[in-house]
Amino acid sequence: MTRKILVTSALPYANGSIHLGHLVEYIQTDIWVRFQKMQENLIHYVCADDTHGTPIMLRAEKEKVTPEALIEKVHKEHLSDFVDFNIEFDNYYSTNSEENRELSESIYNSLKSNGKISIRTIEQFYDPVKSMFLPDRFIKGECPKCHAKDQYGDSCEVCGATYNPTELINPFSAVSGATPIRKDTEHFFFKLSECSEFLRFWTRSGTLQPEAANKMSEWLGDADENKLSDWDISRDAPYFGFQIPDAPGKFFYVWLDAPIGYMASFKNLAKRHSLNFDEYWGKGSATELYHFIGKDILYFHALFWPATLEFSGYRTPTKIFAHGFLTVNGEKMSKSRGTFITARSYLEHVKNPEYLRYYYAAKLNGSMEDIDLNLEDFVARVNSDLVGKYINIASRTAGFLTKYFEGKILGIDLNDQVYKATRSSLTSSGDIASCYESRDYAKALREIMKVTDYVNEYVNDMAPWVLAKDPDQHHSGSKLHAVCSDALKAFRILTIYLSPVLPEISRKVSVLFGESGSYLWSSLMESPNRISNYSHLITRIDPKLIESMVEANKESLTNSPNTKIENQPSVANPISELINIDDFMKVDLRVAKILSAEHVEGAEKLLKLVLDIGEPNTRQVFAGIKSSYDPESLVDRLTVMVANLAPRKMKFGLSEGMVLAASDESGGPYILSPDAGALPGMRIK
RNA sequence: GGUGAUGUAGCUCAGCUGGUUAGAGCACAGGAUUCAUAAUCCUGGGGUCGAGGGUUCAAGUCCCCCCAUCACCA
Repeated sequence: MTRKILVTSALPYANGSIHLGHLVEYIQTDIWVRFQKMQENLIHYVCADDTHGTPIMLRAEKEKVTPEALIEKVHKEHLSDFVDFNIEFDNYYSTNSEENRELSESIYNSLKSNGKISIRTIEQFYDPVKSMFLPDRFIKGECPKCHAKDQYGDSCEVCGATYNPTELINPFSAVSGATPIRKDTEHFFFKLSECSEFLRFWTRSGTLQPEAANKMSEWLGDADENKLSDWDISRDAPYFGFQIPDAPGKFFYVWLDAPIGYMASFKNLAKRHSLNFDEYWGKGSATELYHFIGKDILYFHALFWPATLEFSGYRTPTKIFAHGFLTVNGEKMSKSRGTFITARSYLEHVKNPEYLRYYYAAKLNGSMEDIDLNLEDFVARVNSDLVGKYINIASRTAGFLTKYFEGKILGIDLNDQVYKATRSSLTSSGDIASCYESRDYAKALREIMKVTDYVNEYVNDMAPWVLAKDPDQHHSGSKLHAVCSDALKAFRILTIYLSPVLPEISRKVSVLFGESGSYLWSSLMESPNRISNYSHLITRIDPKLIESMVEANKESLTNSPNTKIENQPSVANPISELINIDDFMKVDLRVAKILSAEHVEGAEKLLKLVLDIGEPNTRQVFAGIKSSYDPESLVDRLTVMVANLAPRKMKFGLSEGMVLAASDESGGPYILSPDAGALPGMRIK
């Protein structure tokens, strides 16, 4: 039976370029969608730019353009990145659309008439210079827990504490630098707390991966706990977004209208292709609805979103497919290391998007685990699997067919061992189709490569190049003819298996066999009868391309003053106020020798150091540097400590001072080292 | 601080409900081959399955604890 399926990928925010991390999701989704199309299911794949919110508004202002102009420009960029990576959306729309406005309003009105909206006065930070309320991320100040300076309003990057912006010490606006004032304002809330029972059921009804469901129950708590609080869905003007009906000066929070953007994008598609919107979104719909997302936005998709749909009279998603994050060379993507690579930069350097599609597919298994793009492994794997094994089958046999047999391929021989081997994967338990269906692409590709190895062995054993030396083999129907036909039929079958991952190569292969068009799964049952002149389909990746790509992404950080503006809201990071020399001399800095360093049981970030600062007694200091240093590597090193810091009692013991270390968002902490000649106890002044 | 996930050969990963001497691909070494834009085939070396305890006739696989990495805490 033909399934009717609607699939989405998360909406990228219109405030930055698509990078390799984003692409994990779009490639994962696209492979699944193409697989379903090959199964001849009716499937629609929609997405859109997520365009609303304060960051967009402020960036547009900075660039002296309207938000509409900004998001239009970004939409074009995003779409061309996707097209160039062979991501085949049926509709790539925008959340700033009429459809989305109408749907957002009507959903809000339904929630309201179902008694799920409340209005409360809350106190918020307000920037008196810019005359606007400030989101948490736009307020900075000193961490109330560890007193680190210049921390965001929601959490501290130094000690990891989370708090409310109202708790910050000496807060300032990241927009104007002004000291924010606290001001009352009315906000609209979605009464999520009343949805616990529904969500407890929904999240356990097979809609989520087991790991995700566990996480949700953590957030939901036990039935008697009622851990969910209401969701603040409004923002005050000025705000780029949709105004809330009958509430002048109040706008929908971007996260309310963003998922509705899925519906709006489909509605727009439905209009153009005469699809029935209600068949896909109406309550009790028999169609399937899947959202591919990153695990970071599970909260919105597994709690807010189904609750919003349920209580506004729509169907809820069939399943949410969450994936992990991308690391590059085992680490978080980093601009300074050049591993924060945009989609466009990859295309400019490596060019062929299918290498990346293949590599990601080889790593994706349908779980929420993070996946690693190891650049050396990427080159080795693609070159070996795709060029050395898969493409090699065609390039080593096609020549004989065109040279001696006018490209004619012999028909199916059911006794043919290769043919059986390649087809057996259709029905075996580790069946390739079911691997794709369950999003275990890694397993699918392992199976496919196993067959690929087998075919290469077969060619090797049959040695067509030896047969070709015998002129008796040059007539139609000879063993040479059969062997090469077998190998190429196998190559075609492998191509069909790989089609969801490598659509472009697949298309070229179909043209090669004179079948022009896209392969379907049912094409496996057909047999090609000729091949045209083979020209090499793909070449190996030159590792130099990867090097230059990484170099180029490093440069863009140091050379381009625009990088900062492009990738994050401009954030004031002022040097602290002036002090005089007396103020400075209050701090007694000493050279210290680390006598011992050890892990502290139960502490996540701390190391216990014993320091010699030239006094009869040693000092015990707990330092938050565990993330960067092995204790053994610190012993006998010289560093710098604040010797007159008041001792502080910690859970793990008394800390008698602090060692100095540097850090920011990009790395650290890095402890300081005095130059050669300094001795323990010397004062730093 | 809490919670969750992960930790298997140099690299990237498989190992189902515990059961023969722990697997694959790549990389490496030796050999074969020369059809293939140096690709392919055969053989081989290489792992105390993060550490330590425990349950069991039997543990990579279950339990405890520790370490490391990553993420989440709206």
